[in-house]
Amino acid sequence: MMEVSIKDIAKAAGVSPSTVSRALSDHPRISTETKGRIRGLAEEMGYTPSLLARSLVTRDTATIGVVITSVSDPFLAHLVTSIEEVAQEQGYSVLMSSSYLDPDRELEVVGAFHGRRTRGIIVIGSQIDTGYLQMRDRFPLPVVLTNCRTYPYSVSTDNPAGARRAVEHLVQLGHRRIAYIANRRSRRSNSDRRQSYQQVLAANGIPVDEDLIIEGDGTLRGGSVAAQILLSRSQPPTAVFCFNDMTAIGVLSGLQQARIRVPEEMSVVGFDDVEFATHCHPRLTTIRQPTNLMGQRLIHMLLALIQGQQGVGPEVLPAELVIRESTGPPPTPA
Amino acid sequence: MMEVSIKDIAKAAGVSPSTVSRALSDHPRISTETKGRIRGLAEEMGYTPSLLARSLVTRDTATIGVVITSVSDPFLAHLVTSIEEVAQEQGYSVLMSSSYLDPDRELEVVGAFHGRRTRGIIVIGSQIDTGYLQMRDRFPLPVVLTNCRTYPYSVSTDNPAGARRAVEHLVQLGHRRIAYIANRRSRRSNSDRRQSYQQVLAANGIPVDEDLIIEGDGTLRGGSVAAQILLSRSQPPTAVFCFNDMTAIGVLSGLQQARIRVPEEMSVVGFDDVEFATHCHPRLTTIRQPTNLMGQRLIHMLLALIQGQQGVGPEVLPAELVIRESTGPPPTPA
DNA sequence: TCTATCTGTGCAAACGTATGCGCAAGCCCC
DNA sequence: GGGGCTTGCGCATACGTTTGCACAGATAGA
Repeated sequence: MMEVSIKDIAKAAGVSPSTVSRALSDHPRISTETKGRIRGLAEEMGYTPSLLARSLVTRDTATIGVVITSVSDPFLAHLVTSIEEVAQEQGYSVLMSSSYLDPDRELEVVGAFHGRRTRGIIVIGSQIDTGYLQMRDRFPLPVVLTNCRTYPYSVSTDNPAGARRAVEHLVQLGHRRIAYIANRRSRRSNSDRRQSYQQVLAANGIPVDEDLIIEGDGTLRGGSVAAQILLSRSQPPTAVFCFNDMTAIGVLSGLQQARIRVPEEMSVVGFDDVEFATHCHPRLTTIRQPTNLMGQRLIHMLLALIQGQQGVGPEVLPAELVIRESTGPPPTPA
Repeated sequence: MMEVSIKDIAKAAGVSPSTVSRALSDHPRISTETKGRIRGLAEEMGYTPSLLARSLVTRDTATIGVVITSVSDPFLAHLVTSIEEVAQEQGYSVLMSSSYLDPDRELEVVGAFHGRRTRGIIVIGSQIDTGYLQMRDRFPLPVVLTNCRTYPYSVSTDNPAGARRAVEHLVQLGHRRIAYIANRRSRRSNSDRRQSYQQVLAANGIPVDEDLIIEGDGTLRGGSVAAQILLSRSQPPTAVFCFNDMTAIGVLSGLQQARIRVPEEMSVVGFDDVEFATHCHPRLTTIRQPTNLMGQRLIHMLLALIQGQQGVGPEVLPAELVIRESTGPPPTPA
């Protein structure tokens, strides 16, 4: 079970360790004959170079870290997938770890990445946010965030515009009692979306009813209970705008159990456009985030920072309304 | 942007590097005064120990690797969550990477983990399977698999029993034309489930109709198109057993689009019991895998192997039928 | 007072790799 | 045949830690 090192190969080949090192990295000053012999030996002996040792001396791990809140939201899962793809293309490995929306755990993970000397870090759904600015000396490596406009290295979806479109869509359909199910665990995105929600209502002369704003948690279950709460209101809404698709699908299931028909009796719109949105019933009207693009921009921004490029700044990606079957005109009062 | 090392602290404190190292690791032979001073300095200078260097000398990275096929299946996402939890408890970090069901990519990832000198590896949904036995010299570290009975270190759900229960449930409801939507990408689990499917049919005197076995891919979309194919058969089934919940939910959506009512016209049963199964419409009858338990057994098995414990062998976990709303008696022929 | 133990620290080697430099042998060209 | 260039390789050092051992001073026991 002992790992075979470059020295073992050197001994077996009757050459010095440096020759082995150079042979394996295709150094021009090693004869093709020696290279062949050493490579054969390496293969045969089952040699796998220690990235630990290598990184130590080259001072480059060729690795980036990705902190994800929880892998159980398909939107986030999709996001890391697209990050991984580009990173690999560019010769970087990706370390991935979950923060479970816990700021302490987030710091732990970032610290662990730093300890492993990743070249940079992407934090998805950070609970620390601009806090990273204060910790520049503690974490002397580039950190890129999602959806944090006040942080210099961030790529966001245009949450205000997206949310605006969602609520305007409902207003145009004729709804006037529109609920919002928030996500208390997501700070930035949530407040952006919520603010747009209130602005659109105001712009259309609709008073904001605090009874129609529910603090959810971005999960299926959370959406389901939020739906029940809304239905128990003395004056239930006719439409609900949800923080994300998970919440919206939860709402759909809550309404289903209460035998409320969608969209005839209640309209529902989500946010993200995850794959489930087209496979639930009814198919979900939602705001599409350009997930792939977002992943690409994130990793490219990080790589630019790693390479010390100047002029790197925040980016905002467009959000698009996708109308499916979960929205329609409000019921005509009987 | 230069990382501060133990030597920098030593210089600042006027002591030797070894003293700093010992002070930080709370060595008993360092005076409390010195310890305090050095720790203060370390904090102040923003010191983060290099795990690279540390692991190199201690010959222990305290890290395990998890290879996941794709993070976009909620069942798998849940699984890694429970693995991470135990691993952290036991003082191990987790490196996570995706294989995307590509055997070459899987080998790459495992190789990368080995290069990073993880102490062991868990492969979820391996495409290599028993191939790891042949590669013992190439990867001289413990590898634990899911759902591979022919591999000595594996924890599986009782797929045969689970699938049997699913199909028996349908038979008992009166179905005789029962389809199976397979997963060509999952080898072991799939063949187990498929075999049980055929056995139960045979045991009940129902001929196996190859027209009713569809090669799916374990995704929502795959399930949806499989449903369409089944509906286009000259004699469509009255019930369908799906490889997993994702497929089943895809089927639900495919049927929905074709205006086939579930369970009145068609029964559907899944496998896994992911959270979505209780939030789709109708709520999904499925076979529950003890996901948390599975994660725990996986990581415990790996840790046992790492510690060189003897007598570690394969484990099989129970699978349970959960009856919800997507199954019912077949339609009475009009 | 002399030895024996304890306390606090430093020296040096090691982990596995990469690489600048030096050196010897061979080659080419004039 | 001599100077320079090329080829092929080894020596030594470095990366940032940990740790066995040595050592000096203090303390204790007789």
